[in-house]
This record gives sequence, C-alpha cells and structure tokens, in this order.
Amino acid sequence: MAQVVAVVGPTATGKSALGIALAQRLGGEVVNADSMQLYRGMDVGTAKLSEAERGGVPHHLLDIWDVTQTASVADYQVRARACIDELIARGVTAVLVGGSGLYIRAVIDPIEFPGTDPELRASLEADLAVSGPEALHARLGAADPVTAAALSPMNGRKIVRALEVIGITGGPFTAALPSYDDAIYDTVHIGLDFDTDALDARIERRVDAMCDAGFEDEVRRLDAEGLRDGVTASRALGYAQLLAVIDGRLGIDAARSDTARATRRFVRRQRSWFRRDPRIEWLDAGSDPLTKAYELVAR
RNA sequence: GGGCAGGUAGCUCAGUUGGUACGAGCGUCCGCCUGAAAAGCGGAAGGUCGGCGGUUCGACCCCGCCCCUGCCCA
Repeated sequence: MAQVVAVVGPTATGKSALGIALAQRLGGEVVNADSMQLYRGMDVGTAKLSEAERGGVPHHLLDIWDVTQTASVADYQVRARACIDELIARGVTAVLVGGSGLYIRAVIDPIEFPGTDPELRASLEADLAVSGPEALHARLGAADPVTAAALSPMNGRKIVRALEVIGITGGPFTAALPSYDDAIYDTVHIGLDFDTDALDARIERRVDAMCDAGFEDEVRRLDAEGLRDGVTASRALGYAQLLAVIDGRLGIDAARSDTARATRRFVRRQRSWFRRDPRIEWLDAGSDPLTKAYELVAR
C-alpha cells in the first residue's frame, strides 16, 4: 500500500469528496494541499469542508495561517512532511488533497527552497515599485545572466525573488523543478478532471452558491481582521472581488462574474501544471472516480 | 416623418486628412513556473472595417441609397 495518495486536479471537480471517500476506505487521513484553505477563516470562498462534512475523517493542515500572513510554500513543505511522516509512523495512509501544484510537488518531490531575507526582500520590493521591473531585470542580468534570460523583464515578482536568493546565497539562482522520478514518498497520483463546459457551468453555480452562503459576510469579517493587509489572502479568487465590492469599486453582479471568470482561468492554469506530471492517473469526475481510484490505490 | 451620434477581432472601443488593418484591453487557446502559486508571467489564433452601388489607378476612410442601434425633434 502506498504511503501517500495524492488527489489533484482543477478546482471544483470534487477532490475533497473523493479524498474523504478514499480515506474512509483506506483508513487514511486527509492532508490539505490547497494553499488557500491553509488560511483560518477563509471557509466559504475556499469551499472548505465543515467538520460535519468531513465524515469523521481527520483532516490536517487546515486553518494554520492567519490571513495577514504571506503564504509560504517552504513553511507548508516542512509542516506537511512532518504531518505525513507522523501518519506513516502510525501506519496510516496520507491522502494529500489539493489543487495547488507547487505545494503538492514541494511535499512529494525533493525541492529545496533557499531561505528568505525579509529586509532584502522589502528593499527589492521597494525598488520594484519605484523603478519598475525592467530596471531590476537589468540588475539581474548583471548578476545572473542565465536566470535573467529565462525570466521576462515584466515578471517583477520572480525577478525580485531571484535577486533575493542571489543576495542570500551569493551564487546564481538556478531555478529548475526536479524530475518526476525521484519522489520521496511512495505515492499514487490521482488526477480528477471534468468536461470543460460542464466544469465552467459548475463554477458559475458554485460562485453563486458561495455568495448565497454568506461569502460577503465572511470577507467583511476577515477584512476587520486585516485581510487586506495580507499579501496572499487578499488576492484569492472571490476575496479580491468582494473586497472591491465592500469598497464600492465593484457591483456585486460584476464581482460574481469576475470571480467565475478568474476561476475558469485558474482551472486552465492548473491543468497546464498537472498535465505535465506523467505520474498522474487521470479520472473523469463524471464516471465513478471512487471505484477507479480505489483500484489504482489497491493494486 | 425630420435631425444627430454610431455600426472596425467573440465583447468594449481606438485608428487611417484615400495606398496592403500598427491596433488596445478583456475573452479564447497554448505554454512557463523553486519561499505570494486561487499568485506572477510569456506566446498564438481571431477582422471581406453594417449592406449594395458609384467616384478613383486604388476606398475601411469620399458620394448615393438601404439596413441596424441609441438619443433628440415632430
């Protein structure tokens, strides 16, 4: 039996439900790999399962960050591995469920993140704001031509990180994802997807359902707790749009359609990330994925 | 019935004082991705410039008629 069963794929395909069903059959426990469900209080908008909906299956790594904190894959990596190691030690299968591709790989594959230097980062961010990305890109070109060539002069975010790493290590950035054949856990990868038109329609309905379920109230509550100061959380799908509604910058109907549209785009990006991973066995959410997933895990 | 404004990429709109549409944003498709990844970024495909006729070497840009949309006057 595999140590880890990873359930991945685009949003709104039913990963959470499949994860629970699998965990119940396997006597496993769920480990969250959804970057936004890591945030405390982000429930409605992230489609986080309530305690009751978890069917008695223990869930790990939900609600570990405050919305004011900037997300960190490296932090997640440490916690997730510790969690999985503990499950393995108890002889329990870890069902890793989520659509955050980099987070999944950070857990399962041997990625080592260089450190971070908040002061240096802040100063680079300031430079970016003042001088623009091209100026920083030029600086990167002098320090690390290879990385500079690989990054668009417009990609300020990544240029800043590259310069930060260079500042910390003194060496070049050399960013390259590891291969797919060197996982650190014995893992079965299950991808869940759904017909595009049907998924798009489902997303539209889900956004409406979230709004009806008090999404705006949730955002107001989090706003009072500093949501808009959170670099990551304030930009989450739906949350960014509802903050704009609260500020009177956007109408509620526009917020709904914007959120649905942004979510659709997100689905495309998720697919293009996961598609490349040859380990993933893809299942159609519309045709009894549980039975097939169980077969894959059991064999 | 008359007047005005407008009909250009799937959508919203730029633009050419007549010489092969320089388009833009959004959407769509494809891709990238090592401490913000529900983020950030790159590439591509889309247009007989409302219709018909005329003027011209040449019209999306000029003229005529017609159709459609919005507003105004009757």
